[in-house]
This record gives sequence, C-alpha cells and structure tokens, in this order.
Amino acid sequence: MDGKTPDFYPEGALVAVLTTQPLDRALDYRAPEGGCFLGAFVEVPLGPRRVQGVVWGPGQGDYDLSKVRGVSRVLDTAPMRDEMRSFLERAAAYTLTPLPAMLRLATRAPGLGDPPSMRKVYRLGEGRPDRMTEARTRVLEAAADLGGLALTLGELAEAAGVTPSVVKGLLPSGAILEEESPRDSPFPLLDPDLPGKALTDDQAAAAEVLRAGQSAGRYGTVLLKGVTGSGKTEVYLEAVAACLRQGRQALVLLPEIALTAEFLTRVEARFGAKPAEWHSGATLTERRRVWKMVAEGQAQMVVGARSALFLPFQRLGLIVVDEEHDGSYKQEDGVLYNARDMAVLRASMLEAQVVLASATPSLESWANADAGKYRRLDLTARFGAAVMPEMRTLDMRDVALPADRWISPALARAVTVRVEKGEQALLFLNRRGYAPVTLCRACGQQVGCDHCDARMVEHRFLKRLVCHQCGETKPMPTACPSCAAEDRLAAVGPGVERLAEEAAALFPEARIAVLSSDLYGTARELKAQIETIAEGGADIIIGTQLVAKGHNFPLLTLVGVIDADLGLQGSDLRAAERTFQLMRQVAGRAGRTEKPGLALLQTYQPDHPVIRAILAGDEESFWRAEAEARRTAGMPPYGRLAGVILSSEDVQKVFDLGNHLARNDAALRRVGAEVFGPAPAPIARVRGRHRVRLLVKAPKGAALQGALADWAGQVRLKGDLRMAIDIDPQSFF
DNA sequence: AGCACGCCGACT
DNA sequence: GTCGGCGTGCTC
Repeated sequence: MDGKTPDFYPEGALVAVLTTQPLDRALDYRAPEGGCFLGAFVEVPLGPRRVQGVVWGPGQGDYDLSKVRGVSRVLDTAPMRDEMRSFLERAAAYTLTPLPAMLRLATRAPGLGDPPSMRKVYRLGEGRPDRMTEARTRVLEAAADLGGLALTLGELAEAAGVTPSVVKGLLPSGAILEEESPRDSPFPLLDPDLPGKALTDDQAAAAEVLRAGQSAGRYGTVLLKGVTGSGKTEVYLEAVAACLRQGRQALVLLPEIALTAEFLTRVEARFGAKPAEWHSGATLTERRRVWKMVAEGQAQMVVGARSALFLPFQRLGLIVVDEEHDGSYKQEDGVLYNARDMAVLRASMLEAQVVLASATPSLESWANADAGKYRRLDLTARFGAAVMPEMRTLDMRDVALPADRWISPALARAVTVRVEKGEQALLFLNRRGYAPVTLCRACGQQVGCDHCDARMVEHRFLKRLVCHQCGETKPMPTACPSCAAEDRLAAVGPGVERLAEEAAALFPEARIAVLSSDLYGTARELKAQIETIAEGGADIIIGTQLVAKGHNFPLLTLVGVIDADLGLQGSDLRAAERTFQLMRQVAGRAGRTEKPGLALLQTYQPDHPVIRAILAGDEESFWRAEAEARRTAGMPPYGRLAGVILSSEDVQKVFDLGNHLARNDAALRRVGAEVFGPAPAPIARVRGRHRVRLLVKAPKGAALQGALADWAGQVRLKGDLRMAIDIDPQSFF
C-alpha cells in the first residue's frame, strides 16, 4: 500500500463501503468484530435490506456518527486487490460510468457470500475389511492408483468398475475414508514446456518477439496481424507459455461466438489441459468456480468473452484480444465499454503485455501501431501469399437498371457461364446493419446533409430524408442534387428475398440457396445448410455478411458483390473499414481450390479509394486512405467522439431534452467540443422506448469526460427519461 | 435497486 | 371520506 491508506481496519473503525447499489458514492460503516481488510467483500445493511459491497477506503466521516451502522459480515473471499479497485475507478472515469455499475461487473460471481460449498469425497485409508471380495479389491486398487487423490463416490465406483454400494461398504473398516472437500476445485495445471506445434520461420520469429516482451515484465502492446491460417493462435499461445513460466496468469479474450470447443482443444494440445472458461452460457457453479480459482491463482489461464476482463486475477501477466477488430468487444447495453481498450488499460496498470490479434485490425489499432504506440508483427500466410481471386469493378453508372433490379447484365452473364460449367456463384449483399442509403444511380453520389458531412438516409415512415448525425430532415428530392438527373435516386439495397426473386427470374434453371442468419432458428441448422451448399447443393448462393465468416466453398468460383458502395460515404467511417474487411473476406471465398476465382464488384464509385484499395489488394493503402479521411474529418482515432443516448417512452420529451442539451453546450465549447443532434439513435426504439442521440466531437487532446460530466450534469432527469453516455461509440452514423 | 413517503383522481 | 396511482427522495 502507499502508506496513506491503511489496509486493515480494526473493529469499530469507520470504513467507506462501495455497494453495487446505484448510489453515487461509498457509504460509511463501522468495521465489524475482528476488523476487516481494505478491499474486503462485505455485506452491509442498507435501509431494510442487506447488500454486498467492497471496503473502498477509510470512512469519510461526514455523516452523523450516531446513524452509522456496522458491517454485517465479511464474506469468505479474498479481498479485492488495490490494482482492481484502481482499474475499476479509472475505467469508470473513462467511460463515465457510475462506480457501482462498474463494481457490478467485477462481482458477477454467484454465491459470493455463501460458505464454500462442500461435497463428500473418498480416498484410500489405512484399514482393511474383514472379508475381501473381488469388487472390494478393485476399489482399493483403484484408490491406491490415485495416490492421495480423492474422488466423488460415483467417480471412484466408476474407476473401479463397481457400484457405489461397494465403496460405501468399505467405509466402516476404514479402508476407504470419506471426507468433505470444497466443491470449487483448482483447475488442472498447464504445462508451458510441452512441445508446441512446429512453427514456420516467421511464426517462430513472431513468437520470439512476444516471448521477449513477456520476459521484460513491463507493459507493452503488440498488434499481431495475420490472415486465417497464418498461425496467429499458435504464435500467441507461445506468449501465454512465457507468461505461465513466469508464474503469472494469462487471459485470452475471444468474441462470444468464437468461444468454441475447438479452441479449447487447441489449448489442451499445447498445454496438456484445458483452461478455465468464462462466458455467458456457463452455469452458476462453473462461473463460481472460475471466479474463485482465478482469485486464488488456481486458474493459470482463462479463455473468455469480454466480461472476463473483470475477473479478480491475482497476478495477471498477459491479455490476448483475439479478433480485436470484432464489434462484439464493445458492450452496447448497460455499462458501455470497449473490452479491447479496457484490456490495454488494465494491462498498463499491471505491467502486463497485451496482444491484439486480427487479420483485419481496426483502424484504431492500426493507427496506434503506425504511431509507434504498439509494436506490430505481421504473419504471412502459411501456404504462400493468400490466393486472391481476380477482382474487377462493374461501373453501375453506365447501367440503366430499372428501380427494382440490382443484377447488372455483365454480372448476370458471368453467373450464367459459371452455372453452365457446374460451378457456384455467390451473390453478396453488403447490407445488414446499414440504414437504407439513398443514392443517385446516374452519378453514384449519396444525398448528403446540408449541415454536416453525413449522408442522409430515407425514413420510410416520414417519406423524408433524415440525417442521422444532426437530425436534419428534408423531403425526398426528385432530381439528384449532384448531377441533376431526374428520377434516378433510389434507396440502395434490396433484401435477400428481393434479390432471390430477381435471381430466380434471371436464372430459371439454377438452384438458388439463400443464406441469412435471420432465416435459420439455430446455428446448427445454418451450419448444416452451409455444408449442403458447400458439397454442391446449390448453383447460386445469395447471402449477407455471414457468408464472409470462415466457410469454405470449394466449387465457388465467382463472387458478385451487389452493393459494394454501401457504407463508403459520409461520416460512417467505420463502415468503410467494415466494407473493406468484408470485401476481402468474401473475395477470399472464391477460387480456393485449383479453379481460379473471379470477384465482380458492382459499384457506383469505382474511383473511391476504398474500392481501389480492395482491387489492388493493398491493405496498407486502404488504411492510409482511411486514416487520412478520418484525420481530415477530425474523427477517431484523430479526434474524440462521444454519444449521448436519451430515452423515454415519450418521443416529445426525449427530443425536448436533446434540444435543451444541444442549446446549452457551454461546458463542451470550453474544451473545443461541438455537439450534433439530437437525431434518432441507430436503434431508434427499444422495448417501446424512443431513443435519441447527440454526438459530441472533440479534438484529440480535449478533456472530454470532464466536460461531458459538467454538461450532462446540468439537467435532472425526470420521469422515465434516461441518459447513457457512450465514449468512443462503435457506430456513428 | 428497492422501499417509503406524499399528493391528486374514482370508488365502496 | 379513503384506496391507490406512481413521481420523488433516501439509504451510512
């Protein structure tokens, strides 16, 4: 400790206890009989209830001493470490989250206050029964084989191949002993010195850099870039091995969907045992065991979803964020935090290493590496350079398609050729997750807002165009504002169903399969469908971004991207990033086998830097172009952004509050920030509540959080009005 | 978060 | 008259 804050409080001393109740500060209590440690998990009376909390420091002493109550009891759990308390405080300050809500993330352990759950276990004793039988001999042999290890009744009986009653029969003589043992048992030891997979030269070199970084025992972040099949996992598992050798714990974060048995098997192959697992699907008992064992240092490695970041590690030495670009690292409800950024924060406070792994890094991470803040390691594909198909654009400005048709004649011809040869074609829609963009089918321009540089989207209900950044609306123009062409404006993007109809009409002979996650109830059904298609069960596949995720279609030789433009223009800079990643992944589907692939991108903007970078297969030039666009616009990571989401059942009230805040923005102006909106939030209605968003844009170095707190603090929320502040929002269109 | 207190409409 | 609607405020 730093000497100023005592770490033990004797009975009767005033302590500040932070509870998980949504109060805005810690409350004073008196330390219980036997005293308590700083960081202790305690139960305290609050009004008529008893709630859980953590001893956060000495009491403030500003409350009527006669009203101060005592801590009810200290829970049987190791105190929260200083490091964890500071981490929560800094994370709360960064995300403008009330500390109690942050604390809740760190106390998601079921039955924290319960006494350790016990179970009966059985092991070999000294005694011998009067009468031996064959079954009894087998039990004693099985027990002897285990050494001192104790098993449950069922396990021991099974190991000996007898019924449980045989084991019970050996108790009176003392040949088998019955004992109580805590149910939360340590995780099996991982052995970092087992031989790993043979690494290629450049994998070995990358692994060596990570090992060296780990041995340095200081904070450092490495961006590990490598396509699927380049051996990223094997490489970062070597960093895990180095971390385990230091006697420190390792955490591997994966996007929720990537948490699979397959990954655990790979860890087992490397270290001889499975790691602890932390995810939303785990049972209460499993979660509790993981939480306790992590706290006691009896779980060396945890593989988990983003919330694993808040586990009570005793000596964390490494955090790997796999697929670091994945949007699911950003929690979008409750506490709004980005697990990737919080991982870096936590590691920097612990002198731990961070590995951000991705085939297609986020621009933020790319820029940090570019600026020298992160070290960058590139893995080349194991089997030569990734075989990219030939890619060409189809300039849609020359194609006079009727308003309800999306497949250009050139694309249709290419599809026909493939189908006749018995090969497969994929028609890809770049659509899910985007608002319906209105663009001119003569010049390719999207209709922009007059007040800011965002594009406008069609609001079908109002029959007007709405700017999702500042909320400005205007009627649908009949002529294009850029090229004045009449009646060529169209809301881009058919649904998969519309496209399937069009394809059925164009290719009456072909078997068409539609792949969309909405169409399948379960992941298993979807997987089965994908397998059928991969084996040749369809000639034409119509799909959205889910086909881009890691499936192999050996017969696929043509990819037609229907709407390559979506998300390229306007303020949704992240959309360009996603478009690039998706195009690359989708194009990678084609021609994986001997047959050469062809990717055709229908676009109204063939000269757009992103489209050109995709065609050139030059990732670095894409990132540079993208970085430049954001720098010019003052957008992240070259500027700061925060979203303020207001919600209520009453639309009028949310907009009134939004307008009030937008008008009274002095606190923001002081730090050079400006506010846009109010506009309908990306998800405009949730469970009957209307959501409205203000966007705050600030220069890079601005003290944004403080200004936001002052600004937001000037209103008191009445009724069902709610306000949530989203620092570094993921989507900002 | 809960739970109590309190100030205005439609009921036995 | 009062039962109960939920808006407002408090919990060490």
